[in-house]
Amino acid sequence: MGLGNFFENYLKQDSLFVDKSILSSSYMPSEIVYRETQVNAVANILAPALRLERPSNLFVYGKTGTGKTLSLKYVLKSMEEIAKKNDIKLKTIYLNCKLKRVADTEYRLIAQLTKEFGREIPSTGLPTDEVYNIFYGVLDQQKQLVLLVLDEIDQLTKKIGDEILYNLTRINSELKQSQIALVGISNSLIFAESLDPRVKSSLSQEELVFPAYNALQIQDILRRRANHAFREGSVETGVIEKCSAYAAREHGDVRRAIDLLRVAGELADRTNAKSITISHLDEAEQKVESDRMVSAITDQPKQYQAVLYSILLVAPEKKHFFTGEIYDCYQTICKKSGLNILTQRRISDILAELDMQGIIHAKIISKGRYGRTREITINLDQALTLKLRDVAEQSLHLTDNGNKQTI
DNA sequence: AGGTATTCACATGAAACTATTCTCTGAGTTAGG
DNA sequence: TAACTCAGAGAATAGTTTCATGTGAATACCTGT
Repeated sequence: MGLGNFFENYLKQDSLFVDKSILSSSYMPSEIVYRETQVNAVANILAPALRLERPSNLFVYGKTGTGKTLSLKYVLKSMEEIAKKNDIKLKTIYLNCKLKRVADTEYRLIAQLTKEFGREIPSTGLPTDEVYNIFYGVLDQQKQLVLLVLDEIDQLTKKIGDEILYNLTRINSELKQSQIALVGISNSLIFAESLDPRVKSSLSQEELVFPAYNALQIQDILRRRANHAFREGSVETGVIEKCSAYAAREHGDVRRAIDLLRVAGELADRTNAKSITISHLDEAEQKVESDRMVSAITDQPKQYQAVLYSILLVAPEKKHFFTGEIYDCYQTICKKSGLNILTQRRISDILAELDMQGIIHAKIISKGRYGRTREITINLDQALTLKLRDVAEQSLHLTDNGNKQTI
């Protein structure tokens, strides 16, 4: 009665999925629908690169899940293929600036870029301008054209300012043989406004906005993917419709819709169902929502978790509560878990940030004679609250062991 | 009754402090010539 | 000898505290009727 049997069964069991990777976020479809105009525009702008002429720098905006990254990667891929076939010295680099420890400081970004050209740079020990010099060196070794795509560029400038972008846009004048063109991708529509005007004008020589998909488009995209990902007839009618309606409501984010569909499929699979039903979808929606909250909590720093935990403790008792109550609760929690207690001033800021992140709702009200404070609410059902409380508890008690501070 | 003053319970700002992370320099090490 | 590596010093940064000031309306306190 070993595990062998279980695995045997597992293998024999026919899954609803034919190819699950089609529903993963890194999947590259063979054609991109509803983004033809954008893809063409990008291709048009970047095409001169194939003649080794420097294309204009490009700036791409659009909310999450509107196909920016996918379209850009698609264009890059086909350009690379052409370049390879015709022996054109074209180098494309795609970098996601959000990746921690890879491209989130100036030094690391340049080091990473240099690495793309096959030259390692020590992770520390060199002055930044030295790193720049090395980078210029490898870049200029041969005549080539470089397309540099910086995804989530807003994250980069948020962290380290726009100086680095200024440097990058100026690289061309330093180079003798090579040329470099920049493509910036940003989720935030107002991002460019916050840039230094010089950077802005040189970076956004061309701009392109990716609008959100509407419900019908999401539906079609989902259907195309589902057709290839699942066995025929394993998705009941109405599921795709509901799934896309849900995503359209949440600002047209296709990625979320695809995720949702995949989770629904997994749930159906697990219960050996013959097809995916609406109820699987509902269940998936709950699970996704719950997972989102769970990771929202676990991704927070410890102090934030402590604050959230206090909120979760107080939450079931009343509909809304105030900063002071949370702070009292927070203090006892800190004592229990060995965390050092931050001042109320800081907690006030933390609460404001949690509000920004959409994890809690807080609005400032005046209770007249009885002061002025944040009125905090969270709308979670009982089960989820308890679960989240558990999660936070786990996460906080872990600090108990590993915490070196003694009080 | 109507008007103004007070007061609460924090919010919000600015400056100062601190611990951590980055950047840089120079010494030491290695490898190639 | 040039190139590389590394440790440690100093600079930059993020997170936090301290001090100071601001806020909106319920309530307390007047004031003249």
